Amino acid sequence: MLEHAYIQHLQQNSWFSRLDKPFQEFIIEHSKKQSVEKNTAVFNAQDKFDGVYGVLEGSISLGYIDVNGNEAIAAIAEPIMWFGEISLIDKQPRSHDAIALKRSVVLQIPAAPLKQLLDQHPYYWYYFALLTSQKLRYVFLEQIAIQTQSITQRLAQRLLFILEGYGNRSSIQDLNIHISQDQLANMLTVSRQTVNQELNVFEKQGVIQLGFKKIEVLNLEGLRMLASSGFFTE
Amino acid sequence: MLEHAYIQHLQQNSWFSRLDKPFQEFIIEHSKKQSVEKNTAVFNAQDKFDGVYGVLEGSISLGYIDVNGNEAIAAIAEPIMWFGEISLIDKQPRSHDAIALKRSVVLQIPAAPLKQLLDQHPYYWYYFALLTSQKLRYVFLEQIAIQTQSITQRLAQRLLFILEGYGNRSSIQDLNIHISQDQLANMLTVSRQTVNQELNVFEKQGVIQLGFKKIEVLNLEGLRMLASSGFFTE
DNA sequence: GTGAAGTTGTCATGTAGCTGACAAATGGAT
DNA sequence: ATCCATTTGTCAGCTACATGACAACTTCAC
Repeated sequence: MLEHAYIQHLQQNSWFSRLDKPFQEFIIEHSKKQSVEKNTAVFNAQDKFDGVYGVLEGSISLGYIDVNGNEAIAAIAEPIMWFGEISLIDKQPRSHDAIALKRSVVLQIPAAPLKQLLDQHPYYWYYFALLTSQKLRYVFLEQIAIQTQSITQRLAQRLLFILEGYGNRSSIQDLNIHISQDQLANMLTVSRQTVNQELNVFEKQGVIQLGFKKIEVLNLEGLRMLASSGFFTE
Repeated sequence: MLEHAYIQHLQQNSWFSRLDKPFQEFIIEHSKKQSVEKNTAVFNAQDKFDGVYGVLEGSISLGYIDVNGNEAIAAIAEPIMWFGEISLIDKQPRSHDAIALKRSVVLQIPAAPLKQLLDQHPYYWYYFALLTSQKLRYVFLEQIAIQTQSITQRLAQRLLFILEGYGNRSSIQDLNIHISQDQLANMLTVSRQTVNQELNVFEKQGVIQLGFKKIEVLNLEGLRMLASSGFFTE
């Protein structure tokens, strides 16, 4: 059973809050809290499905490390985002690694009771369709951005996505982004140096304030301007 | 009601073939065949949901044309692929344009009867979860490829994806790809000239045969080699 | 409090791939 | 059979971005 504080936190997640009461209660009752040390995996690519996860604290990198050690980060999951549902649906092994970037706490909805629940309430599949379609939308946006936007725009947009939890958060509560420039660069498919340069420009424009592994957004509207046009004017 | 030839064609689609009989019959009975002229839209971004579509003939570009006229192509749907299900699930407007690249025939599962069916058989939501998760897997692969693979590898991989219909076709039947180098370049986020150069290398290696708006794959294994390692050796 | 590991800021250098341009080939329209 | 629009092949020049390198700073473990 989950602590009250976490339950409150969950309610702010747009997916969770849309679930019907019994499903919400099921999750609160059956899911297991897990601590994950930094740099350890929640699961690895090719693992078989063991449950759907939600991030309660910390951040989990969803990506892939190939044979040459090249790291590709598709997204970074933070509170409160859900991941790992693809393997539930298509019954195939994990498509990517889920690795904690720092000490984190995740919520696991274990495979067995979840499957049982879905057998009893087939309508609940709708919610998983909803979860994947939400992700697909973001991915489409990103694909289009890569093809048509400047790095400046994509960086600004990505910062906004992170603040919104990729559509998982019903509102932006916290203007601090805890992420290294290196990770950010990975997500945008550009070099760390390039991201650093762009971020410094943003900072000079007063849109953000840089810290150690931290970006504080000072001017949300300014960031939105940069995302849509690539330019910032007072 | 659909012609027998098309129904046979549908059966080769891995999603359709997995549907239970009543759902298959529902689609055959209720869906409407539509002809789409070249360069006309099946739907546009921001349109409201009017149905889920399958491609019977031709090819439909799933992408987006922004205000500056920049075109971004996320994928090209060919027989027999399904698209347009995201708006069904999340009830939001279309996330992208669907535009015929040539004279095409699409199958529309109209919104109203489909919604009614889903109300009666909530379990069928599972199938739409399956459809989106299938797409998410491919998108993840592509995201990772962009970050870690050379253009040579990504091009080879993309050709393979097209042959497989992005997981929609249970087997590769046809080794001809009908697409312009320009469209291919768009999908890979590189310039037409670069794609042209790479394709010519592939041709010299005897892996493909280039034609006018056509690529014929001569050596499937060779293409797989290029996709995984970036090199081709006899 | 100290050391080690990781992160940030900023160079200088190299190059992959973009842009623009144009001729030749192709196919569809009439 | 001819014309026009589109696609392909190829080149030269440029530049945005990657790479590598290193010093300064921050954090954390011990």
